[in-house]
Amino acid sequence: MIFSSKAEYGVRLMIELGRQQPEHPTSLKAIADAEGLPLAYLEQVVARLRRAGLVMSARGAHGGYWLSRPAEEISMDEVVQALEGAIAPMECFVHDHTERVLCSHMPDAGRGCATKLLWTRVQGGIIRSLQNTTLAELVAFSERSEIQPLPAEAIGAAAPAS
Amino acid sequence: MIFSSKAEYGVRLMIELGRQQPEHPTSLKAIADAEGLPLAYLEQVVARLRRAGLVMSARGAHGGYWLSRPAEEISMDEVVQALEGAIAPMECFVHDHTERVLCSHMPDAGRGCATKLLWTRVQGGIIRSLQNTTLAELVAFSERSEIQPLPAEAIGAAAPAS
DNA sequence: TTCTAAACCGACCGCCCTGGTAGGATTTAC
DNA sequence: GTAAATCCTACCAGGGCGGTCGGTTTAGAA
Repeated sequence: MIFSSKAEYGVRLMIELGRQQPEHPTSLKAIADAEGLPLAYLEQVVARLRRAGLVMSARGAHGGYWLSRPAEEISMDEVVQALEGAIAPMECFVHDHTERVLCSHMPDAGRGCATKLLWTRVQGGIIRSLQNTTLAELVAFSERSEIQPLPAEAIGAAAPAS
Repeated sequence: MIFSSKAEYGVRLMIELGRQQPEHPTSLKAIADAEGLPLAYLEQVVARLRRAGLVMSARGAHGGYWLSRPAEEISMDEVVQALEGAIAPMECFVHDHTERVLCSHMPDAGRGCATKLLWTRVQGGIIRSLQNTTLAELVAFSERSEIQPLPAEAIGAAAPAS
């Protein structure tokens, strides 16, 4: 349970928007119905995406949301970051934005913090796998897998563990 | 805040044990004092490491804990997994252990779940960065950085993002 | 043989965050 | 002017997390 459901819902929302032709706004209600998600909660989720400039919106009747850029140019790094805030494997990463790798738990000691070395690597692993995936890829995957149950080798690109 | 503090405390505990010569048991109290961590809570943390077979223990006076294997042979993958449970970027990963990539949120639909493709890649990124780090590395890092404030290039090995 | 230091065990508990709801205000097409 | 939609803020219940407490058992030492 590393990421919250905001990330799950938000990514699904982005995929759904990626499947529509742009400039034709899609209402939240349509997405909520299609994905079986609570509308009122989706409002909060999409607000983060809007504030991050990933989607645009039109108010009033027949209003809705659409991607502000083509899906090929949207890396999932941006999406997840907008939804979850900074990608941090450990609490001390959220503050302490110096590039010096010091453990925030003992800031006075001047000792390098060995755990932070580990978490920095993990953070790198997460961010890289997110950066290497575009929204367009996920959209294509969702459309492909509607026809056939599953390609199953399509997971690659980041070489699954073990 | 992806990992809980159990991971932080447990990793620090393992590093501390790695700095001692083996077969000489170290008491939890010594570690708690050295790291400034609550002893009673550390007990719960170390219990997980013991159940996972990563540390061994001796009861009674002058008892304590030690690594069950040399630090070079302990990958941080095992350590974090013992402390945190399965490494799962999303809730649906915890159950649903089939190798088929189906979205557990709509198990009947038979559609491949595009979000799961993303989370699988993220999971791979995390696990790989953990597997590529040994406890011995962290021990060496912690001993080196006791002398000098920081090497700062030593973070590499998993090529930090951007 | 009693004292003491340690590992072990299980129950408990407050706080905060997550996921979600409620109710409204505002905008716009028809 | 009415309906459909975005937008905004406050609120709330539940659960997990970090932590405490009290006690039992084991084993070395005086």
